[in-house]
Amino acid sequence: MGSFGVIKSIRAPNVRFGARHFQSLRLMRLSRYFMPIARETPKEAEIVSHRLMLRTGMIRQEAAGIYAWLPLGLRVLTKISAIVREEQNRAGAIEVLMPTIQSADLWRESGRYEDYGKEMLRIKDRHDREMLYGPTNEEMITEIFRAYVRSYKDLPLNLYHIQWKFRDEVRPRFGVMRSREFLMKDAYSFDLDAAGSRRSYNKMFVAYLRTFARLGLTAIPMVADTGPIGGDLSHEFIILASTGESEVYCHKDFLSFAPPPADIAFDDADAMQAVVNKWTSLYAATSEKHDAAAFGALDPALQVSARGIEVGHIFYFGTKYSLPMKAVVNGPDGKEHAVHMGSYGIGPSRLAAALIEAGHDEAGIIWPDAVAPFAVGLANLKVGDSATDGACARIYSALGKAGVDVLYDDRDERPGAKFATMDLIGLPNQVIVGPKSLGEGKVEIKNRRSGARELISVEDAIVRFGGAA
RNA sequence: CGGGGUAUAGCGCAGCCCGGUAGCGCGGAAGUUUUGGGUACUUCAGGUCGCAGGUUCGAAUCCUGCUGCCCCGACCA
Repeated sequence: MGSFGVIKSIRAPNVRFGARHFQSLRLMRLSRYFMPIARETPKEAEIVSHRLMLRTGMIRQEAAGIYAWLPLGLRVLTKISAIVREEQNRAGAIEVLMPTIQSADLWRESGRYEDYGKEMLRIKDRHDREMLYGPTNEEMITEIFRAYVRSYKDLPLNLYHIQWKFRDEVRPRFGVMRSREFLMKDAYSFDLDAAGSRRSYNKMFVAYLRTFARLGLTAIPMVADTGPIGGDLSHEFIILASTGESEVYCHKDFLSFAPPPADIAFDDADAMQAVVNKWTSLYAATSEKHDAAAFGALDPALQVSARGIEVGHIFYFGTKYSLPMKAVVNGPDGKEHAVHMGSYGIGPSRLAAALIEAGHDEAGIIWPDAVAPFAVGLANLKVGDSATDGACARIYSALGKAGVDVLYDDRDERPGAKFATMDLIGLPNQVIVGPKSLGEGKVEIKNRRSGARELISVEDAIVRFGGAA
């Protein structure tokens, strides 16, 4: 009872000072959270990321290829999106938000309403007008652009949004890895000519390298088919994972390339080109573009043949939309020019699954620090014991004040259940507070990825994870 | 869109062949026990047996139709 009061005293100030919203993003007591963990593996899940996302209560399937994101999953999705957003902004792209529902007329302008086929979900509104749930937004962004931009002086321009899309896949599968509804970041660049568009393309190329590196992933750009959108310059960014969906081939040196630094000059076209040149200088191809002879010419020790997951795709497609949709600007020559465009996609919802494919073991998920739903899992092995309750309260409060995301397992559960839960949900760091070690003034900290454990004092643990002693 | 499965408690499954009014494990609630790697036991709650027809005295079970979901392939961020 007394210990319960200690815990409550942490929450009380949050409410009193109106900081509950902020605090609740940082701190969560498991006994008050909504994290429906399943002990058994759901039968429909085939691949490991899907299984773990269902088991940890990150997502719930509502229909084939359509998922609700539950709190734990939403935290990951939000963190992924935040990193994507930061790197888009850094590269000079500007955020907008376009609707999910679009008018069929817009798509008739580009000719794609007829071409797109059954993957497009077509809807009629109450006035019998033809609408659709957007599978992508080239038409709409072109419409927005042409409504306002008249001069080459307003170029280059790159607008992006992060929005839900729908593609009525014949056979959705692998959970959010290949769902019908999915969250997508799409950037669209506008330039006066092909050379300008190439510069915009390069910036996104560099931004993507940074984005995936920050997510803890090694993503390799590979020459790609241009697909239904068309165009002649395109790269897929592929991460290597043993459970990947397709076969990929690349030069081993890619695995040790350093990503571009945060302070790289995005306005320096030469610097951008140099990065792109470096990352396209070695062999890398998906199975569709694979050249067995060229690959075979490499030193066998440098040949990497692996499974890969596509997590990003960038295209240059020139005037494919600007011509039919009349997105033109006046150039310095006084004449009208159809703008050259490119589009650049990253799927945060797919990335959540891809990150699990790339980071898990028998016990569960292993999140990279950057997107872990919480940075620290705090396990009280004996709830109700005044010593462990007090130590946990101290750690919980100190880390919360320091802005560290902490999930506090204050449930009245067996230690074994708490260890299993912590390992399953994959928080990078665990602080284990039990009567045994606390008797010597210590708590155990465990690194989820390495499995390394250490016995240190409560104050040292606080400092270790970013709090002030 | 072809091919193959499957649908019974929140989850995983048995029962169906051979019709007689539903069961097991996990999870949930209450309790005893245990207290550093999903503890053991007791009790309890929880089910329109996917939907609609049909056969039958009687259907989870047999027949017909429909739908959802999953897997393989083709397709795809």
